[in-house]
This record gives sequence, C-alpha cells and structure tokens, in this order.
Amino acid sequence: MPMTPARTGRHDREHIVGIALDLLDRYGLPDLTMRRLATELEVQPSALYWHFDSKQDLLAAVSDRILARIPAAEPGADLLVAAHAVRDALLSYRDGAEVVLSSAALRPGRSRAEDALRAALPTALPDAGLAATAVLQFILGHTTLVQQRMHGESHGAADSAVDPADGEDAAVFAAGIALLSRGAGLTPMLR
Amino acid sequence: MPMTPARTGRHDREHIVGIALDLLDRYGLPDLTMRRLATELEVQPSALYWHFDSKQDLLAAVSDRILARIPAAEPGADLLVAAHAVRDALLSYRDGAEVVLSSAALRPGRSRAEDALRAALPTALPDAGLAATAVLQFILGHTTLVQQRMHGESHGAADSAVDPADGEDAAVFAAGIALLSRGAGLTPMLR
DNA sequence: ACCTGAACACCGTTCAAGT
DNA sequence: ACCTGAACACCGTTCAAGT
Repeated sequence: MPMTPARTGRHDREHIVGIALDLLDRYGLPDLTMRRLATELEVQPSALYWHFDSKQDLLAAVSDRILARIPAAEPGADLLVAAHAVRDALLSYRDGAEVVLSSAALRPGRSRAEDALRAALPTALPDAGLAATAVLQFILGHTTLVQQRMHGESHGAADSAVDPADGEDAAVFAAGIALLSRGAGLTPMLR
Repeated sequence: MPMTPARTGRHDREHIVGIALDLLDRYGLPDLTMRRLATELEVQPSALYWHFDSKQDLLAAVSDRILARIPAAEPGADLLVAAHAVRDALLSYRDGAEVVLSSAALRPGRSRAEDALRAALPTALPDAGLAATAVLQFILGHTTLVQQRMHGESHGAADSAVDPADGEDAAVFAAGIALLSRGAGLTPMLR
C-alpha cells in the first residue's frame, strides 16, 4: 500500500501551494511569480495553468492555507487570545497579511478567522458578526503594515531615528484590541 | 507676470503625481505602470526616473496627495466624523486605501490621518497616540477590503448570492468605530 | 536640467501540440 | 490527464548620449 495516493501527474494543487508558501516565506510576495514557482517545480510556467485558473486563483489557495493555521473557534475564549491567534497565523509567513488582504475580498461567506473572533465576543453583543468582521479588518490592516515595515527595514539603510519596532507594534496591537474589547463590553475598566 | 512658475522641463513632480492620480482613478493600481504614465505624459519611461527614484517613490508621493484630502485635525471632533473623513479620503480615488497601505509603512513620523483621529479622542485617554494608530489601521484594513471587492465585482459574473455590499460595508465600518469609541470612553452606552 | 534611445532582465497568460 | 514549446503583450530600471 503506497503512502501517497495514486497520481499520474507530478504535481497537484496541494503540493504546488506548499511550494508557493515556501517561496513566499523565503523571498516575499513581490518575488512569488508564476515563473519562479514553475522553475522551483521543474516545470514550464504554462503547466501551472492546468492546475490554477490564474495567479489570483493560486494566491487565494495560498491565503486559505495561511488561514488554516488559525486554531478552531473556541466559544468563550479571550478576545486578546483569539486576536493573537489570527495575527500569529498571518505572521507565520512573510507577507502573509498582504496575501490574505489581497485575496480575501472575493470570498463570499464567513472565514475561519471571523469564526474564531466571533466566538470570543460576548453572545449578548447585538451585532457580533459585524464586530468580528471589524476586529479582523483591524488585525489585517495592522499586520500588513507591520510586515511591510519588516520588509522595508531589511534592505534599508541603518536608521539612527528612534524606531523600536517590536515594542511599538505590540503596544499598538494591544491598544487596538483593548479598545475593541472594552467597546464590546469585555474587560470593562482598566483603571 | 506668468501664472505658472518658470520651468525649463515639461514636467515636475507635482504635475506627474496629478496625472498618476488620474490614471489610478481611471484604471486602478494594477494598471498604473511607469510605462503607461510615461505614455500619458508623452515622454519616454526613463524620463520618469529623473523625477522619481523608483515606482515606490512615485507611489509614496501619490499616497501623500491622497492623505492631503483629509481635513485638518479638529480637537474635540466626533470620532465617527473624523474616521469618516479619513475613509472618504481613501475612497476618493480607486484603490486609494491599497496605495496608502502599501507606501505608508516606510514613513517614520506621525501622519496627517493619525493627527485627525487623535484630535477626536479624549485627552484623558492614557495612550491616545497608540489608539489613534490602531483606529487608522482599522480604517486602512476595512477600506482596502471594500475597494478590492468593488474592483472584483465590476468585472465579475453577476452573482445571485446575497451581497448587499453597500449597506453591509457601512454597517461593519460603523460597528468598528462604535466599538473603538466606546472602548475609548466615548458614547459609553447605546442601550 | 531634463529627456531620448536602447537595452537588460524580467512578467502573466494563451494555445496548439505532445505523451 | 498533465505537460511542453513557443509566442504575445507587457513590466521596472539603468545608462550613455543628446539638447
């Protein structure tokens, strides 16, 4: 009994997406091209179009795999914990947030990310669905900016200006989630 | 006395950015290329590189012009009003949010958008600076997703699925700002 | 100071044809 | 079913040279 299912071709969608994620993490979104991906797979660029309709289609599949890293929704979980889980999934691949932000728009229904966040909101909240969407949009905006600064810094000149990126970004994220939590009726008062 | 200042060349940065904004609004960010911009200016592509170091440099200038549409910070203003002003500036050009999101990362200091939002937060708030940044990140994430869906819908198949985009997006935006407002101690209770 | 001309090293996508 | 080969219509950027 073979360990892998029978395939006539050399690659399937699942495998290609895995290699694409590898390239994304190593070289970043601007260098994740269909041609480089084809080279990595030792295949002609046109071969990719048998598996995917377009680069958009490929990126949507990549986006799904990034979001699949989010743990399942846990009712009654802390919102800060749930928000961190979503952010960490985006941070787990270079330019992950931008990939999701660029391809999430076309998706119709609710995403796994929204489910995890909604489960951490109080059931008494009038519009928990809208609130979960808003929280996700904050996380996507925040993480996209953070990852872009990472990218910019890596090949930029050493800047003498004050820029403690790590602490500052974490503080902004915590502040945003704190505001949203209190607005939702959670952790009502810090002082 | 001439109406325009003396220039030896045909174009300056200001003028080029104006034409770039025009192309952006008409064709969208993916079709705002250096070559198309050059064609529009009746110039060779290489001529643009006398005025701008790179396409990134050009897009940063475009981003600044979009953000310049935000009215000056008004202390004590309503947060919802200030947030709408920022969102409207982003919406005033096609793909405006994505342009700002993609080029804002490299900017070091405070932006005009953050100033306007901070002025609408209570002075008593402990970390008003962090809060203003978080609100801006929500607006950028939200508006980027909205504008992407606009783009996708325009040349997509007519979908029979429920998608009242207008009302839904506005509701999510209002819900997000409502949460952030209440979290900041404004409009403490709706019910 | 401002721009041309020409080149370099790439892109995404299509499509007939092979196996 | 899955991939090759070849082409089409593009990209951003550099750089010597012109005016």
